[in-house]
Amino acid sequence: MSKWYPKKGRVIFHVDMNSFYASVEMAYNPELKGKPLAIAGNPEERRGIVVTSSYEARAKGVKTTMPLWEARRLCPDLIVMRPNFNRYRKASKEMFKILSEVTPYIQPVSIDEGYMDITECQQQGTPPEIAEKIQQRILNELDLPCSIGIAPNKFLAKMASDMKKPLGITILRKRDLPQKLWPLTVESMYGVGSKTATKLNQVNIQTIEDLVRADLYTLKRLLGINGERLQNRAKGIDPSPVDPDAIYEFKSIGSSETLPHDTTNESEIKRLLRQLARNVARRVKRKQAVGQTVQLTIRYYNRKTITRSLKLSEYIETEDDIFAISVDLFEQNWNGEPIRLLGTTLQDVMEKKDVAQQLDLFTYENEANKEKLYMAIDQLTEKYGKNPFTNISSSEENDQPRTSFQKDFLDDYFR
DNA sequence: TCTGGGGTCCTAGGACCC
DNA sequence: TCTGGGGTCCTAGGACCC
Repeated sequence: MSKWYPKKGRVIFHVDMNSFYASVEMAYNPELKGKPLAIAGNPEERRGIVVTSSYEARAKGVKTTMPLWEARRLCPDLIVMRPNFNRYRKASKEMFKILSEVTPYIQPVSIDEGYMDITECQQQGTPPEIAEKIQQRILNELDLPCSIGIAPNKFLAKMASDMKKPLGITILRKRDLPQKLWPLTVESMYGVGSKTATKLNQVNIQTIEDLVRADLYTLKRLLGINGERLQNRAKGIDPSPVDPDAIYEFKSIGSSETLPHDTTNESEIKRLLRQLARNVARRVKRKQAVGQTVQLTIRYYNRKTITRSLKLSEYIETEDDIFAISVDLFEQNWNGEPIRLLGTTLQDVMEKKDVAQQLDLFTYENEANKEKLYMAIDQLTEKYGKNPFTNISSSEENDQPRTSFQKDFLDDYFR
């Protein structure tokens, strides 16, 4: 009986900037081009790690998240720079502006990558032509290389953009999967990390093709609901839409910092907690937001990490409130051992305007429920010839109203 | 001589309620 | 007389991503 709709294929792009931070630095200072360059958190600190590196550095074995001392050992002439986030944010903005001239259906997923749904853009050319134009504009106008994946959904587009770097354009159609996708290892799949890969390998699933052919119940036992989702993706199924609003629906705002040296010094700890609360409050304010839960993270000298959180009855936003609660959480949960890192996160975050709306909705729902209850009482009264509530409430002193709403109602009713 | 900082989503247990 | 089944909320931890 239901109407049959023809299945409409989508065309999704995944645009992925190549070694973004390093490329921005090279665009800014062309003398760096062709040299092994690494962007690292804190080059002077022993705890600095490589955030991004140029292809010249990667050729020597330098990898993201590698400790800096190790990268320098592999590549003695490595040029190391601290990140210039403002520079990267500006470049990112300009990159997304170019994308937005093709379609408004863009979902940024991080500073250097995003999805586009160009299904409705056919009058601008074929998908490869559109991709080529985007890639050339980003290269000519911003001096930055990117790779673009073209596919019928987000997962395949993401996998496609990974297949050719730098400056690649890769089309991944359903019929290409056995040749192009299935021979890859499960670990190279987006959504499969080292833990999941180990689990899969233990039941003899090595390639994406093995995952496609695996027994669904085995996968569900092994990985829960994620097992089914991963198998669907491996088969090329991913219905998730390109969601331009996703970036506005942030849920938490946090700040964390690894100390220069492990410490048990309480004044040093309090000073850091104050700084973290200040960072969080500043970003909360910039987003015109409030939050309801404060989470404290403590990482000890041995990397053992605990989180402790407290959900409040009211929304908070100020540095002082965030600080006070994080200090409470700290004092109640610190075991006295040396601390490596502290983090403070505000969760259940929403924009102030939405808090007001939520309250409106709440009162509205109460009113709607009240209407329903009135109707139910009318029906019961008709059926039994009397109002059943009157009996219950007047004959049994200890009878507690069952919900807060009924309490409201009864209060009203007996006023 | 080890492994930063920003996030999201999922799971699982306990408290509590009906 | 010793005990069901469902639901929600809160909390903690883990996996993953860039």
